[in-house]
Amino acid sequence: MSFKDNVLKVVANISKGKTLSYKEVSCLAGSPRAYRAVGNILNKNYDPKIPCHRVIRSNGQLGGYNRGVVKKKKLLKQEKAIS
DNA sequence: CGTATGACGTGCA
DNA sequence: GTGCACGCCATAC
Repeated sequence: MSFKDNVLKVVANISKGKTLSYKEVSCLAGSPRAYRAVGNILNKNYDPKIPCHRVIRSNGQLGGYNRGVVKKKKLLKQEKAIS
């Protein structure tokens, strides 16, 4: 069980319509200082079961998305996660 | 093992 | 509120 797998698991546990910041995810993953690694891991390793689009920045920004930030924004809007 | 990279975060000007 | 620079951790090569 690597930090990577832990992060993926945490992200997969995010409820629909709920958004968590990279820092929150890293904290739940077990390393509150690894928010850097969280983004890196999601960017390189993402699974179709991982709602990585629900992971946003602490400042409220969407951050980025493998399939395109537009898609992420759209998804969050559909889930009412953002305005 | 050492270096380079990254979807970040915080601090300061 | 905006822009720049530094620091942080884990992964991949």
